[in-house]
Amino acid sequence: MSENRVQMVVQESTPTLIARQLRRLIGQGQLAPGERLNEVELSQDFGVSRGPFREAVQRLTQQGLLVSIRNKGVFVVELTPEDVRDVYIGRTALERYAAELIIERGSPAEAGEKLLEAADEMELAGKQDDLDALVESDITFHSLLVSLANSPRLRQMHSTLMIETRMSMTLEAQSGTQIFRAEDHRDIARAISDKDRSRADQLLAEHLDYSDFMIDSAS
Amino acid sequence: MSENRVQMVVQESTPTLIARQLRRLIGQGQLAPGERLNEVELSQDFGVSRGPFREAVQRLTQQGLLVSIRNKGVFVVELTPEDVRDVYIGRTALERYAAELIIERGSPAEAGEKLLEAADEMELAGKQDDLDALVESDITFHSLLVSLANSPRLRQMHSTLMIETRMSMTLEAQSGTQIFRAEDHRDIARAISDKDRSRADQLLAEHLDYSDFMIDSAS
DNA sequence: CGATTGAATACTGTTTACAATTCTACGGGA
DNA sequence: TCCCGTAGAATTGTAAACAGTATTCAATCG
Repeated sequence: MSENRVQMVVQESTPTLIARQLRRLIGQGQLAPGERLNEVELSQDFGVSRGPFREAVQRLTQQGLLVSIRNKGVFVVELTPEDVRDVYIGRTALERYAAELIIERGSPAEAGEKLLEAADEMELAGKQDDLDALVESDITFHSLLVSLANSPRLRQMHSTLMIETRMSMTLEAQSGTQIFRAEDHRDIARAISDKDRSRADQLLAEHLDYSDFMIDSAS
Repeated sequence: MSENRVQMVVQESTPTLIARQLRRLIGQGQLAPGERLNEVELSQDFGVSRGPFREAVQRLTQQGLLVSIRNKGVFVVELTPEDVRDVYIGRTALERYAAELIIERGSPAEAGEKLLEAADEMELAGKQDDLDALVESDITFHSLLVSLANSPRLRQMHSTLMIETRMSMTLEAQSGTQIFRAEDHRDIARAISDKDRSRADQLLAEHLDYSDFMIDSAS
């Protein structure tokens, strides 16, 4: 047996690579909600045939980012207000427990440090009125929070929800109804540093309470 | 436009149907952990060509139930003790918040009723020493709990975790280290009926604490 | 006898071809 | 003018063919 000096090449599958790009396109709104994905056109763009492309599509369909209608095609999901509410429900479940895990089984001091940095970044974006950076840093903060809990499944589930969050933010950006609260992030980071579980829990619950910051566009 | 008296026929895609069967096979252990899925063989069993089958495989891969290694094939995931711990972390996040949602925004009385029935079923299976029924009723209880929270995303995320739970239980069944606590379920149901949020929360946390009931098979 | 090379085989990854369905646009008729 | 109905095009769903990689096993060499 040869020694461990070389690293095994990890070859990601073509569908995985395509799926990643599709997620990015959807998250950034370059594939708009409701839009149909033309298989021949897109697969040509990616430089592959329809087979691998269709396999990638199945991955996003499983995630709920695409919706497939038989013989009609696949469409970028259109998030209803109900859906957005549900996304925040999912995030609340995951992020609150992530904070608890960090405090009780992780490294709350280090974690709080990193989270504060992320909060600073958001504050900066806010002062510069950079909406894109604001969205990005908001997502970064929450993703970091979950990552710091060190649970692959929490992170995986959360990542899908964050793509949907980004989608809903892109929508809101058009109507200018976005709300960011950088101070919240700072408070959350501090509560984690302080190992104050119930405070972190409550802050996150409030921060993610959809009804709290959405003047519902009634259906 | 015609009236709403008829229901649109929902034609599920072939990959969806195949994926569902594969999940069942994996959950029941008929596709064993670590086993390689032979594309030609299995697609013939399903009566389709490799294309639709491969698309189905991508769905399970996205869920983490299959692991793909390039040019080697796809394998049923092998859950390490670490993985099982992580599954329970995920479940804890989801189920605790599900209970909270039921109590604070749902119908705790009705929910408690249904959960009690499910707990009874498990008690019965326990008295009859029916291990399969015990596993099944355990999963039914927890799935019901999440379903009653009325959140599609909570339910979807949870369903994947429950397949993994079933896998780990099938493993444990061989070593006879399974532990079921029917009384826990009854207590949880009652706490929900009583709208006692903090008690339901704590009971679920304890019930799902992996370290609590697993004498770790050290790595 | 053990290790190694190489051909044959089996399987996965991808492309291409075919079938079936849906969409579009044009034309006829009331 | 409006409403169908139909022919053609476009698109999806499926199957088959092709290409490349890994596995197996026997033969060869040290």
